[in-house]
Amino acid sequence: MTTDSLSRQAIIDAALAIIDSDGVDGLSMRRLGKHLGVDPKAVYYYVPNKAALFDRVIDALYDEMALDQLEFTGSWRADLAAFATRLRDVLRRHPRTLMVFATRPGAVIAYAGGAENALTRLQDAGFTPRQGLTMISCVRSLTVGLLIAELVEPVGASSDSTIEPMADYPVLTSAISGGFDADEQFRVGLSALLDGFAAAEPKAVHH
Amino acid sequence: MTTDSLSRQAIIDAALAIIDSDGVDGLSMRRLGKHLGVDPKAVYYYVPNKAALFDRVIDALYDEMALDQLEFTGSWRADLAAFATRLRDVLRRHPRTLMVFATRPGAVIAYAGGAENALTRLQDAGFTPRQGLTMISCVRSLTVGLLIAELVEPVGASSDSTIEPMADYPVLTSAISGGFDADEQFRVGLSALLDGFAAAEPKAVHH
DNA sequence: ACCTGAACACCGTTCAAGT
DNA sequence: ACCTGAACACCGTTCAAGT
Repeated sequence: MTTDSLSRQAIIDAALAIIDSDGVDGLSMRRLGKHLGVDPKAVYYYVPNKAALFDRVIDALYDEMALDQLEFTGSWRADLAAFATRLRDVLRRHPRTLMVFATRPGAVIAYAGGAENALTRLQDAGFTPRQGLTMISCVRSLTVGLLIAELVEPVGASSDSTIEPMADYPVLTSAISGGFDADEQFRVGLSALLDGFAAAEPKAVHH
Repeated sequence: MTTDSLSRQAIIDAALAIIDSDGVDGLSMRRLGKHLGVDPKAVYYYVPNKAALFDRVIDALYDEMALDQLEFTGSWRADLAAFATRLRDVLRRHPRTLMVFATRPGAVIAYAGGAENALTRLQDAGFTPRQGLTMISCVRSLTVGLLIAELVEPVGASSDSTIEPMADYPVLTSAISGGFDADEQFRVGLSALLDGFAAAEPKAVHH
């Protein structure tokens, strides 16, 4: 509950911990202060406002992903899959940060190191930087989009979710029966997307 | 500002209008009441709480999409593209609802009518209901994911977005120069995804 | 049936002041 | 340099009461 002395890092760690356990809405400056054993306003000495605090939490997630340390194989296809998987694994460890993460605008900037590597890799394979960016952007969007569908709690937790009569929808019912397998959807969807990009693959510039 | 008499529909319309103009965070029960020329708590007579209000707003968006009225062509590929485009067009008309929309869990249920049609269509093409659901889910996730990257404002509007030194990232810089074309990314990404699914297309059961 | 008053338990943030 | 007190302008929601 209490820490010896306040520090920027301790604040960010506490914020992430609170989001992990109580969700984004569970993080208030006041609860954060209590968690740190300090007056809520003490935080403002280290961080200008709540938005900036969110930014720092997301930075911590990117650090955990270590996208700039992805090892490249001989295949850009495998490399993009590794990128998506790394992204997905970290976000699955912090499911409740997902909406903050997804809506961070600096997203592209924040993993600039990783993106640069990946783009270079795709350029070597003959794609233009613009094509490469589209590919990365789509891989990221598919991954994040599927994660949101899988594990986010709604922006104002839903209420009257009376599951409607599914009797009118036999095919849908049959599709859902047997469970909604998020891992399978990710695997299949990512494969399809990469297959599609591969079909448009130009001659390699060198290799 | 003021309406003759309060009604459930007037409340939902006002809520959507406020979100459209001021964002999700701009919608408070108190501001909603002011907008309707009524005590904020009057709303509680028509809607149990704010979460339910969000649910009704999203229902309104699904109505606007009219997914169950999509006309089917001879090609499941074209049909899925039409689905994605319809989804995207409506969300681009209401960009600030996006996060609420994306995180609505009943998503699958809410467009059950459209989903049933699409799944039947894919089943005719030889895909199992489970495969069909994966395809729809991926198309939706890619579409929503790209939209989020394109036009959402962050969950606590970002602050210190000092664009970092991009000098270290020449390929990334070159990829971004010439503009970040969201329409192109959507077109290319969706094509790739559908191409990938098509590559796995089984023999048609009939046709 | 439809709306309001009073009240409760919360928010983020500023700014001057304390140590 | 680091933290707090007082204060401001907000929240969602309940519940009894008014018409």
